Amino acid sequence: MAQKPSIPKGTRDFSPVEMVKRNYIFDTIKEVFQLYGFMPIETPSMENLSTLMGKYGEEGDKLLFKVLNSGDFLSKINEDQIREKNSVKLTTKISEKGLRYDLTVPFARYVVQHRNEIDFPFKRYQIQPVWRADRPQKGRYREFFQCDVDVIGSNSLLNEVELIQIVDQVYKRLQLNVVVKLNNRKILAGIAEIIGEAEKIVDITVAIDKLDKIGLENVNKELVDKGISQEAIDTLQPIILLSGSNSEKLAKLKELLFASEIGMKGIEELETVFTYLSQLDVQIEVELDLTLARGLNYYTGAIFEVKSKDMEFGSITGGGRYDDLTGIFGLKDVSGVGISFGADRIYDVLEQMDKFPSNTGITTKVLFINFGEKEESFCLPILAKLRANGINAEIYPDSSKMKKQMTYANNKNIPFVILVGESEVEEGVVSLKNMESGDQEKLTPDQLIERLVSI
RNA sequence: GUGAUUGUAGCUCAGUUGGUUAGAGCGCUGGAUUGUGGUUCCAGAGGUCGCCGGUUCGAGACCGGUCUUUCACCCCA
Repeated sequence: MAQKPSIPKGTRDFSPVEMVKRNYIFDTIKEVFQLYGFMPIETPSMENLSTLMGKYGEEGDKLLFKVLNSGDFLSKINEDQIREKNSVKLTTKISEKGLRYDLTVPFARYVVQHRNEIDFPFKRYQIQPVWRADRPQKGRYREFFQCDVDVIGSNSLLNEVELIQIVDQVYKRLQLNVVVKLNNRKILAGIAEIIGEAEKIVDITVAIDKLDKIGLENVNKELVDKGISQEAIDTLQPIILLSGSNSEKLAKLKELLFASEIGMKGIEELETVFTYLSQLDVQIEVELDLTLARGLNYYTGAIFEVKSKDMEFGSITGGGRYDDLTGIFGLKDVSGVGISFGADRIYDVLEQMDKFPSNTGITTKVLFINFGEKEESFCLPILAKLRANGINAEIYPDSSKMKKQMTYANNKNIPFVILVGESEVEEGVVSLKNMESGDQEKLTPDQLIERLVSI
C-alpha cells in the first residue's frame, strides 16, 4: 500500500464517467455564456507573485501556492537570512511565481496588458482550474475549476442584470433550485458610516455575514471582540434584522441610511437592478440579503451569491462589481463586474440530487466483436464507414474470448454489438445484437448503417 | 493556521480484554458453456493491516511521530 502512487492532498483524478458528467456542466455553462455574447480566453496556471500578492487580503496571501525558482535558488541567500527563519521574507527571495488563486485577478492583469487590442466593453468567459492551499473539506479542494464570466469597461447596471439572467438560465438548464442573494458593498459602507465605524467595515461585514450560521448573539459578541462600540452595535441591530420583501427592505433602508451618501447610492443601484429584473420578467428568486458580505475586498458595488435550495452547502456561484481592480495594474477608471460558477460544487449538488441526465454515460454506440484476422479484415471497412457516418463505433482490438468481449461491451454500456464470424463473412452480412433486449438480426453493411443512423 | 477524525484485498467494510495461518460481500481470473454478455453454480488469485519508531515473550489492536481521509473553526467556489 505504501508503495502505491498517490496524488497531493486536496487534488483529484477524474474517471471517464466523472468527466462525462463534468463536461455536461461545462458545456451547459459555456452555451449560456455564449448566448449572452461572451468569448473565451485562457491565462497561464502561473502568474508572477507580484500580480497575485495583496489582492485577496492577508488570508489570501497565505493560501497562495508559490512556485520555487528554478536553478540554484539558494545561491543569492546568505546565512543570516536563513538563520532568521522569517518564511515570508525568505519566500520573496526564493519564489517569484505562484499558481492562480482565482480567475478574476489574472483577467484584470490580462485586460491591462492587452488594453490596446481589446474593444470595450470586453465580455469574456474563462473556465480553468485554480489552486488554494487551504485545508480540504466538504466541497473544498486545493485544485478546483471556476467558470467565470466578466464584463469589463462598462458601468451599466444592465451588466449586473444580465449576469443574473445567466445564473437563471444555467440553473434552469441544470434543473437545480437556487436562490440568488444580492447585496451592495456601498450599502455596507453606508451602514458602517451611519453607525460611526466606517474604518471597521471589513470586520463588521465579516461578522454579520455569519448571522444565519451563528446567530445574532454571537455576531454581536464578535463585533465587541473586534472593538466596535456598544452604541454602534445597538444602532446596527435594526439594520441587520430587516425583514420583509425586497422593496420593503429597501424602503426601510432608505430611512435608516438617508444621511449616508454612499449608502443611498447603493440603494439606488439595487433599485435599478430590481426594476430591470421585473421588466425582463426574470423568474429566478432574487433576494436582497444585507448579511451577504463576501470576503474579497476588491468588490465595490453589487455582490452576488447563489445557493442551492435543495441542499445545505456553501455558495455554488458568487461574484460582484469591482471598480478598480485594473487600477492596481496601472489602468484607471475601468469598472468590471463578474460572477464565478463553482463547477465542483455544482457537480456535488447534481450528484446528490441525482440530476445528471442518464444518457451521458453512453459513448460508444456499437462494438465489433473480434473473431480473428479474416473476420477483422471484413469488419474494418464497415467500421470505417460507420464512423464516416458519425456513429461512435469501436472494434475489440484482440480476438479474446467472446465472454470477455461481451463483458467489455456490457461494462461500457454499449447498446449494440456486431458479430461477424465465418458464416457472416461468407454471406457478406453482419449480425447486429441489441444488448438490452438480446435480439439479433442479420443485415447487409448498407442496412446496418441505415439502421444505426436512425437510432 | 487551530481542534477533532480516518487508514485492513481493486472497492465497501468485519476483526472480541494484545495470543498460532487476518475474514466477508462485491469485483477480478478460470471452469460449467470451443459463436453470445447481464442470472446461477464451482474453483482460484489477490494483504509487510498507511509509513517510521517504541512498549511487549508476542502488536492489525497499545504509545509517539509522520503522511492521508473526513469534519468543524478561520476563510472561501
